[in-house]
Amino acid sequence: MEFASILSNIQKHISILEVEKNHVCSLITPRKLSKGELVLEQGRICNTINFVESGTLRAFHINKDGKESTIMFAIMDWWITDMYCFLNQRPALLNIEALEDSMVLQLKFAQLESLYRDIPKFERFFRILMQNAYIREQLRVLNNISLTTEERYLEFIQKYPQIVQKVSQKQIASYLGVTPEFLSMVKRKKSAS
Amino acid sequence: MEFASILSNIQKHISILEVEKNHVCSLITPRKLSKGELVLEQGRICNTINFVESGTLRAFHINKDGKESTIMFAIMDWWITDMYCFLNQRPALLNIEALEDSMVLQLKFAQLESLYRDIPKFERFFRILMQNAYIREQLRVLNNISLTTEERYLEFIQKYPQIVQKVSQKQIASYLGVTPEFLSMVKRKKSAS
DNA sequence: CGTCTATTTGAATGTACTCAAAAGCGGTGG
DNA sequence: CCACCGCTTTTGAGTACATTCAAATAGACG
Repeated sequence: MEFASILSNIQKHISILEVEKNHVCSLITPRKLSKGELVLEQGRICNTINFVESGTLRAFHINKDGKESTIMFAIMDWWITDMYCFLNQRPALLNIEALEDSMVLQLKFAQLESLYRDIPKFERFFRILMQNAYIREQLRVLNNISLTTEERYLEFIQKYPQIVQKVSQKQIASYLGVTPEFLSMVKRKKSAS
Repeated sequence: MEFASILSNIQKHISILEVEKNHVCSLITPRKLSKGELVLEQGRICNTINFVESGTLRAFHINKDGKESTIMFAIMDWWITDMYCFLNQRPALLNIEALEDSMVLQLKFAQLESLYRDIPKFERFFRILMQNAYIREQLRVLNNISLTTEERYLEFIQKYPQIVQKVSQKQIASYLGVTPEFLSMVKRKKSAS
């Protein structure tokens, strides 16, 4: 079946009929991304929510001094967008780039709304998705304000081993909120101990 | 009407019939809290999600060294719980305390599930609630990893002026992830400049 | 009034950043 | 296949940010 990956993701939380599968698939636009390509660029309207069929993506913000902060990584079977700007159809705060050749399945805002209207149980699906995302971010906040850099680094590589393989040290540093130089030093001290 | 505050909160996002209002109200348990009282204690199963009718609450974690980290504050018209432990019915990571005499309206986990089953549009309501919570936490992560302590403090007092009035400096420091001594110094420097 | 906690202040220490330079690594073109 | 380029990673010195500990002051509350 076409778009089997996203249907299987959906069926982790709700059960859907054959006719509903077809309906969902009819709304999806697949998009191939080359390494380094941006799906979303800071300042542009965020039109789509993206399901990662294959590859690796990174969402990050660049501040006025040019400093990058990584908000999230997404690999196979994850959803990624600039949620605030997607839902409010505002200029994006985030860039989203492909870290390697990737394939995403896109839903436009209006299509998601029509999906809620036509198949109400998708409210449930996205409720669960948002719930998990909230819990994840809240735990990350707790880590940020209560753990040392070394502890946060260790937790990151233990929690997301598949991501660690795909991204640079520099990007992990910008996810943890430290400089690459400092992360390098933390790792040296750790291996010395 | 009884529980008018929570009905009005719900009607910010979905419209509900009179009969549905009655149904919701029948599921609610109001609970009066005295200043200092805990609604939830770390290690106990988190049974309820709490809507704040009046007063101020704080959710915080205490680590093995006894250090407190504040996850969130909640005032009138906010929802608060340890979401992960509530949804999974696990021992709580968080304490939730009343910072002043407060009144909360509680929903038990099984009651929320029955609500989803009986009135599916509550899936939509909580989808929107979770969505907003996710966006808020993600923005807080971005602030944590990209801004200075002074910038985060200024943003906090500007974003949540009603909360600032109710909570101590020490609690704000534990929300920002710095020591009270350091926050005090930041404020002094700021007023000097 | 006295007690308890929060807040402020300061000194000493540790954590993290900046800047600069060297070393490592991957990709590209000749 | 090798040489070169650009970027990442490492290393180090100097500086700034943040913590710890201790003590003084100020506020809140019974």
